[in-house]
Amino acid sequence: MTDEVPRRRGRPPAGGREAILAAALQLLRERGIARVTSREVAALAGVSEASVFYHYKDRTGLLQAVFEQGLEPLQALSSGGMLSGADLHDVLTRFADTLDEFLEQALPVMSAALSDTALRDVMAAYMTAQDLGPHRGVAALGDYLAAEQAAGRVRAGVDPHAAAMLFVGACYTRAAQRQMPARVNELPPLENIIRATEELLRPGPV
Amino acid sequence: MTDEVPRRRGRPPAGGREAILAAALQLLRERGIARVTSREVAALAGVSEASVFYHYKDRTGLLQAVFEQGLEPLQALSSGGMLSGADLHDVLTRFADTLDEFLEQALPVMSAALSDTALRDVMAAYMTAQDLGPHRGVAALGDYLAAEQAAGRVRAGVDPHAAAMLFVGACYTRAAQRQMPARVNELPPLENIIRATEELLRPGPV
DNA sequence: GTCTATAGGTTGATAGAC
DNA sequence: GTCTATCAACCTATAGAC
Repeated sequence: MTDEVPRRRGRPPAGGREAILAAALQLLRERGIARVTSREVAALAGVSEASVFYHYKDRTGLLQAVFEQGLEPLQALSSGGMLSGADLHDVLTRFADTLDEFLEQALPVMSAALSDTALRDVMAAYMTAQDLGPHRGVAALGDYLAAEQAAGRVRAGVDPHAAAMLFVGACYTRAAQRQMPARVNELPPLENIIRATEELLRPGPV
Repeated sequence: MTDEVPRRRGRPPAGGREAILAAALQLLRERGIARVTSREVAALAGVSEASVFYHYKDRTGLLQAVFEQGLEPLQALSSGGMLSGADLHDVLTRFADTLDEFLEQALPVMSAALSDTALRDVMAAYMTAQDLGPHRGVAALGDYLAAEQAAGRVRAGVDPHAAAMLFVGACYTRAAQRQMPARVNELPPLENIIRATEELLRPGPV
């Protein structure tokens, strides 16, 4: 242990890389990708612009890291931990809540990549490599519904993965619309969607 | 009638405004909003940069016009012309096709507005003023399903607008995923979704 | 790893002639 | 309405000292 060296002030030098990434992600979500500039990122992170390029090489490198970090919570989704229990209403509610939470974080990141074809290609490559996308949620819920169908708790004769797609699609669309806050555009409340899905999947009197 | 004055070459001077708008929309769809710069727009439209600002005042003004033009085909959707007939399968197919076509055009425009909060506000105001959004499609299909339900051709006890939301959501999500071409991410084919929806809505044996 | 300073390029926007 | 010419602002990226 040496004497305490007076730090320059503020953030410890070691956290630079993480601070830059966090700042970039925050800027992207709060103000849009057009505002994710080296200047604003550096200012928010409390470092110099040169640090940004030192750690991430160039703007594309930084945004690639932002994409990976911003999409990381998807792992929680594909684990499918919330898909247990025999009460369809509960399962759908938990699933929708988890999906909502994820999309709230991930949708701004995903749509940001569409602002430039070069960025879109970067993100598409990452999603392909990691096998990410809405199909993960559809597959997870679809598998659950298929099992329930086999157990006789879900109406027979219905493609469980297509049914899952309907439910995931509704959640996705609601989340997407929240990104564009035109308050007039009101969609049916989540509760009605869950109830309708339940009702549609309930085994009929045979 | 005076003598024929030799035109400078190429496009007639009168079409400048429209050419600029068309070029901007094309650039936005093909390369992303980050490439919709005054320079590239002017070059593609075959006019000078100054013309862009003369006609649309500033970049925001141009993009506002692009948004309005890019979302205009929504009118076809809300008219609900494709929602007639008693064969649910046909109606769903026609509806999905129309929605797909619209989203193919409109989604790149809508997501572009998310790249910057200032632009997002401009588009949100326009969508609010014109009452645009996914809720239009949901309302149109929901009303149709409600009528079919009253006629006994759709299962009773199901919220028709919530059911419409499920179907519209699936179409929307498929279209959104097409924007991010990660080929691995495969969702159930449209036909399966239509069939499942049909099956779910079919009146059960009571 | 972090900084200051700066190069070099692109962009939005205006002035003024035609 | 359209052009050429020009600018100030901004942005990415690098060099070199510490």
